[in-house]
Amino acid sequence: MDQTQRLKAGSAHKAASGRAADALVRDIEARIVSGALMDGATLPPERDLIDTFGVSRTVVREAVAVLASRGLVESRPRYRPVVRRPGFDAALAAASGVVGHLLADGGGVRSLYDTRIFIETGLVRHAARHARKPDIEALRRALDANEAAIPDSAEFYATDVAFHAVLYDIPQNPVLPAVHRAFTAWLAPHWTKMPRSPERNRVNHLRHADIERAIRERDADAAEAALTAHLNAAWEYVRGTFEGPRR
Amino acid sequence: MDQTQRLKAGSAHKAASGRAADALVRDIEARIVSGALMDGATLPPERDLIDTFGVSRTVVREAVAVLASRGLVESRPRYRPVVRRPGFDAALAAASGVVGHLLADGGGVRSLYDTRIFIETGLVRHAARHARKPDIEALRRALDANEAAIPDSAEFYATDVAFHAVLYDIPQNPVLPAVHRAFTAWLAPHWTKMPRSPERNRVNHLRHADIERAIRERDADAAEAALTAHLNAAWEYVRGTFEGPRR
DNA sequence: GCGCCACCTTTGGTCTGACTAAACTTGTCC
DNA sequence: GGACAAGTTTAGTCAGACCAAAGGTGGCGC
Repeated sequence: MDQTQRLKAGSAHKAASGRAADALVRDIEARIVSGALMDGATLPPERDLIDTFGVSRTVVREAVAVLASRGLVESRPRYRPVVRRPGFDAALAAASGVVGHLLADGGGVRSLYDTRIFIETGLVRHAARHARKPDIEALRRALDANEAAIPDSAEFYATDVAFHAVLYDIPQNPVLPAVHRAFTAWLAPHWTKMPRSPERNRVNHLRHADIERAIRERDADAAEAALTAHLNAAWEYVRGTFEGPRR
Repeated sequence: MDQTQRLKAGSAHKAASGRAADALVRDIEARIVSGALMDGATLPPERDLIDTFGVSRTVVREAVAVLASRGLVESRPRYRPVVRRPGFDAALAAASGVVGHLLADGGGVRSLYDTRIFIETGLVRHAARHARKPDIEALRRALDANEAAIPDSAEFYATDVAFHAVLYDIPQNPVLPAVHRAFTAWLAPHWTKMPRSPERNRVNHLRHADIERAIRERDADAAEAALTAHLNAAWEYVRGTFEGPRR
């Protein structure tokens, strides 16, 4: 029994948390996941939400702000918020604000980079044992694209990412590609600051080729060794992007 | 001393995104990570923030709501928000709202569970090769506690989680324990709905013992085999927690 | 003197109404 | 038919108000 009930059209709000905005968030959340608000559609105008849910504009705006910070809607400053159906990407995007701070010091970067090595180690082992023919072909294509891009460092970076992305796709688990995108997004600032050159690119391409060959030959240990050698070598370059100005 | 100087800070905010609340979020965020607002401290009252930052209450409330949804502050309905220094846990907590929806269907659970298997596979391999003596002792202690708890299913669950937690600790990467906590939090609803019995517990303990032995004997392949057998068997029980009412 | 309860103050949650500026829509003119 | 101008929405923000719950304070009874 609540004191001042929201007697309006609002359905099952108030009870849960005592905070109307939270209830609204849950309500809109539900409409998004249920498909009532479809991906890509714009949210109704704030004034409409006001009388749809029977709450004040304050509450509506608070709710929308929270939804935006959770990645369920995308809200550019003066435009209508756009609904984004949540995926594992949205989940990781929600985390990225905090991660940004953790990356402020080298320790955070190292932890994240180690995590990436850890995961990709598992990925190449998995690939060596379970990759099917189309996977290996995709890997081959990515490798060729990588080779072709050696002279162009910007292009090389893109094909580099794409090559690793193939590894994340092989297990056919939607969480993993999302993790990869999160990694690249988080580490990109360091990656782009890294010195690059066709020679470096050539070395990296050769490492990729080692990985591809080991996977093709179904040699999990060799694949793991090639991968760790590749990423550990790359770390030396990543480290330079924040240790220089710091030490 | 800066009632009138507020203009300067105001313009600094405005420049970034056009939205005052976003700027406020960044500002408070910075104060938290810099330590100006210490972990566990309460946020100043909203009215104080109003004239500290020279914005209206609307903006302040919106900012606090966003901070709360990001896990930087903890805000219970009628209490003062409490500052929480962000860690990798906070990052994953921020994601959990979205993850909740992804777990609504079995596919999401399966994806997450597969991810867990994938990671723990890597963990036991890592442990078999790199665990130091104290790690192995910790694993042993966790295993003993697990055995002692066989008669008590609730206690067994706790020791089960603790056993796996040791695996996540061994690489000494702060990201991994956070991931483990996230996994257990997300999968707990299913886990607790699972039928449990001393017989089941005994089987699980034996699997844990297999894992521990393989790690102690530095046999990565055996450790991986024991782990996958353990988790795949457990999956059959997890599946029952949502396939029953669904099919 | 000590603990408990009523009272007052503070503060979070919400609402109303208003204003501005940017986006969207419409209509007009060349 | 397309570019430009005026009108209409609407997000962003502010100010002021009210309520109810949390927290502190003093007096009362024991």
